[in-house]
Amino acid sequence: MSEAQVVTRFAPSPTGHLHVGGARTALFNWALARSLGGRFLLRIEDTDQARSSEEATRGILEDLAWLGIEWDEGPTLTLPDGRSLGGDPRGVGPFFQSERRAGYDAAVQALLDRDLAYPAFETGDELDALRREAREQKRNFRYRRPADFDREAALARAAGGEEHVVRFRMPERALRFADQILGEVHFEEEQLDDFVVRKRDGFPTYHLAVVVDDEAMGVSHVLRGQEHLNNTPRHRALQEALGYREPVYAHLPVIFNADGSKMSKRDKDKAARSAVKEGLASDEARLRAQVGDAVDPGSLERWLGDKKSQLPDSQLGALQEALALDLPGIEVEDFRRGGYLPEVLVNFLALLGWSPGEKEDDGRDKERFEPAYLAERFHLERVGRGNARFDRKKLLAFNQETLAALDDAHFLSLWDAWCTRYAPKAGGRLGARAELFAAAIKPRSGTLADPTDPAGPGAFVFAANEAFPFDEKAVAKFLRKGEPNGLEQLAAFRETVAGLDPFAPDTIEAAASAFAEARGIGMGKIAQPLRVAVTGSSASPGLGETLALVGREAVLARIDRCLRECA
RNA sequence: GUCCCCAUCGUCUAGUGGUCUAGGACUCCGCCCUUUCAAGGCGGCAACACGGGUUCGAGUCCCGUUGGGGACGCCA
Repeated sequence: MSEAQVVTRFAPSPTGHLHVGGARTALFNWALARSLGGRFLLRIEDTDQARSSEEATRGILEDLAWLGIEWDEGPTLTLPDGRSLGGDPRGVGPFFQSERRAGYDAAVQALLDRDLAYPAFETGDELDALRREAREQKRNFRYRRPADFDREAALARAAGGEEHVVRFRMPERALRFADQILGEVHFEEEQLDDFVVRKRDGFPTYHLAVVVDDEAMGVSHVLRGQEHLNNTPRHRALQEALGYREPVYAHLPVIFNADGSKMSKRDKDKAARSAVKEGLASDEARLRAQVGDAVDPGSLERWLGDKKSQLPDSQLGALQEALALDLPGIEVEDFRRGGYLPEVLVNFLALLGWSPGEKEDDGRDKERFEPAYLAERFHLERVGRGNARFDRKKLLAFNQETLAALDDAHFLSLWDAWCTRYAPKAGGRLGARAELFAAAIKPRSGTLADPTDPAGPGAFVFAANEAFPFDEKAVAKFLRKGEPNGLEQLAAFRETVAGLDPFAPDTIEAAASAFAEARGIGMGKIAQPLRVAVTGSSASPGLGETLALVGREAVLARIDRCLRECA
């Protein structure tokens, strides 16, 4: 491998689904590597034994692959199309930190040998007490090796098997580094302390592992969230102590919710919790039944009682499903389930902190682009410094626009795939009407979930003839008002419907138009009553499409029902 | 509290000392089209946080204030 090779990495900890913030970090790392002709690698930071899980790892890999953020090196994943991602062509793996213990131990030993690190024996409780005390005295708690520290004795205690952590001796001087996005960043010596590099359980801390791995894997550019900015001096000091190369650093602004709060999975718990409480208050028995075994009663109580607690992903998901909750999208999977297209999410995420700085031919800013464009044009110089809010409305607008531009067949196949995964009961009921459905519903859909949404533009197609509700206002306005009123027009048009052949959009339109002309009425006088009778509301796709989608028999049944119930 | 970072329409942003009476997108509002809705077309509302400098000239440079965010773990 050449020294000049550009290598970027995304290094998530497998503690849950991929968050959109993490997805953006991964995306920018990927784009940076692609634009510079480098390699993008994926590493799993699973040094936290208590919180990491294999399930979460798999979920993250799948989320990334779905977005099209493909890694050149890292854990392997076989795609639906048979291709395989990851692998270890340069021989720098393994890519799970839990499997790289030897390297960390060697680094820690090297530091220990040169008195650049030392064993420390305080327990977590003792440190907590010290921190509390410092806080009460309104001063900062900094761990520094005492002046009278007895190195030999400490080493001997550690060698004797006494439980301890290893702390790195932070240089007693100010540190600075050049950030590619923020510029020069400096930290005063008083801010820095002797941080832990090896935990009591023998695992390295994040700081040690990330530095050792980045060096071993030849990572040239570290692009990560701004929450890591304060960690950088630690990493720089460690690199100097270990004689490592210095990577290029760049820290990305944070992503927020529309209301300015930090985007967090807690938002979902919060929304779910208030929905459950509401349900409990209005009809407890019904809610309990709905929740069923999605969440066991004990956990549910605890979760309801503690505003800060979170339900495990699987339980929250089950709850969402059981109650048909509309939770705020936080994770990539939420948007996939919500019917967003991966390239649209990528486009939108890219705009959160990056902009092409280019105009379209009509003078508008370039902001709609494909992932390939990003891979080619991405530059660190064009990454912004301010935090960005996640505007779901704009994302939805992008998605709708993209869906509308799809040809009907393509839309249909994407919608089919979405149904297979998220709404198996809804798909496959259309048969020969599928193409007509796509043509009518596509331009009215913001997401792939809209066609099957009970309140969506396609709901009338799936409605049961005898069960859907009639909109009161529409009934009053279009069926009961006027002389003759809509009901009378409907009754008269019923004959036309019964005799129409073929029963297709254009013949229906023509028949309705002829009917209106023959009676000397406006098209609206027959179209609107028909809409209300057939869909329950006054808004639907074109009249011909609407009736054809419902089908002759159902249209007749619905007209009859309407005549009966709305008179 | 301490340290670090940030600051253009409600939101995402363009803007790198004069071409800025600040441009685009989303949202919102109006009009047109029209058998409804959606789409589309046209138009509108709306911002350089504040105060000092530097300069012939500041959205653009410097300082301060205010506001926002992040970090302060044997989490990552």
